[in-house]
Amino acid sequence: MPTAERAAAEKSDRVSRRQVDKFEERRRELADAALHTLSTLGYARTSLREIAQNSSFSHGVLHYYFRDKVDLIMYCVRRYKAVCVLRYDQIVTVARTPEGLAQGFADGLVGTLVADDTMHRLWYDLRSQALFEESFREDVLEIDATLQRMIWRIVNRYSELTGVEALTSPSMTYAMFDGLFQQALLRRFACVEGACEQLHAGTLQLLGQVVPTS
Amino acid sequence: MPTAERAAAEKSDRVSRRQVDKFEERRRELADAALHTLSTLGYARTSLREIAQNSSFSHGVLHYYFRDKVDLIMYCVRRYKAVCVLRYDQIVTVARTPEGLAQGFADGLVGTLVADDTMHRLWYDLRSQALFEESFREDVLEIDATLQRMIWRIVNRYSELTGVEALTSPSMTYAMFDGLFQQALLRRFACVEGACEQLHAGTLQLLGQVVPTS
DNA sequence: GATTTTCCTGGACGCTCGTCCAGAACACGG
DNA sequence: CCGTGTTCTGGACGAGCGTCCAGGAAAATC
Repeated sequence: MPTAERAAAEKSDRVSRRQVDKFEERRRELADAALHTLSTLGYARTSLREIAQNSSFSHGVLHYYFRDKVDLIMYCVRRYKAVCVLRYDQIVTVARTPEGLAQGFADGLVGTLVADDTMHRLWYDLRSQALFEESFREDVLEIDATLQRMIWRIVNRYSELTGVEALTSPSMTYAMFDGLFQQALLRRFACVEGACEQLHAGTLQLLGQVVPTS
Repeated sequence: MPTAERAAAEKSDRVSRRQVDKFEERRRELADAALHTLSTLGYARTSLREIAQNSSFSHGVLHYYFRDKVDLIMYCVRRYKAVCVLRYDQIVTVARTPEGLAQGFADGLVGTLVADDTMHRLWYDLRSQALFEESFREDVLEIDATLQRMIWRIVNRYSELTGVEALTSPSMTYAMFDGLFQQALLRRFACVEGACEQLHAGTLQLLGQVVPTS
């Protein structure tokens, strides 16, 4: 009894629960290997054999844990989201001054631009795929909404700390920051000088524009 | 003597010039068919056979006019740019008032969002590919620079008409508008209601934010 | 320790891909 | 209308793809 059906088959029994846990753990392990391959090759050039080769398993096992390629990729996308969410949350909580929050935010964006560059390009790749593949859309929209909420939490906190109301809606604010970040990522991979500095300065400027402190 | 080498082989002779013209014309014809297929299927799912099937030729002819697949795609990307450039130029020239320009700009963006949606998603797909494929980067960056110049021309004209200086740099301005547009495109394909209205309002708001008339 | 269940391997299948090429179809100056 | 160079066809090739599956290895159960 392979794939996801079996995960739902039995529930409360303790034995099968242990199995389900192991099953899920393997799925995560394989998905992480897949994410690694996807982030280095891109969606268009990633094959199941390549994914398996970058893991400690053979290519056959993928169909034991995932129904098909789409099932695997979807699981990867959802897992990518889980990684995303954890990233910015501490920025907003530690800052006690608006300047500290703004700097922390800008530093955080530049930090993840450098540290997670391949993951970010995978995200933009998958988001583009969602424009073509209907099956990706729901998850992509959900991740986008999550990112939007994260951005808004920061802007909102900045608004609180300064006592000035934000001028733009959450969705518009996210769109602008996302555009900024995407350009920075493109410049980073194109080895254009000053990509990080531009992102840092742009973030501060945009924040000051959305929440006009002057 | 096929492919591009032959185009450079002979020059001033009138007969061979006519041949070169015909050669280039065919390349454009095939590239347009390829662009059509690419914009409906996306980069990852487009094959040379599929491209040929959506044209009036057989799949073999593609290697008569293009060295290989990369050569074809590159030619398509460059051709896509030529289509892009022609689009916005009339907006800036006809407007005589800042309000007219802003409205024309917002209308223009919404118009192309609706009319050229598949082309735009192809653009974002190819730009994402450039994050992985080094060979795409140069052309993608050039197209991005062209788009940036177009946005800036409009903002600059708006600045002239209002007598107010723009607050942000050309690259940052472009990044923000691009982010806005991309979100609108995503929502459009996801059939989210109000995508056009949001883009329209967002454009006006962002323009008024970059060039603060109040 | 035997038996049953779970987990994993690696080869096979049918398909599509990019590429190549022999030769048919065509254009056209002589 | 022939001959020559250009343009185009469609089949062949090898490689790689996603998928499937028989069967071996490992683990769990009794």
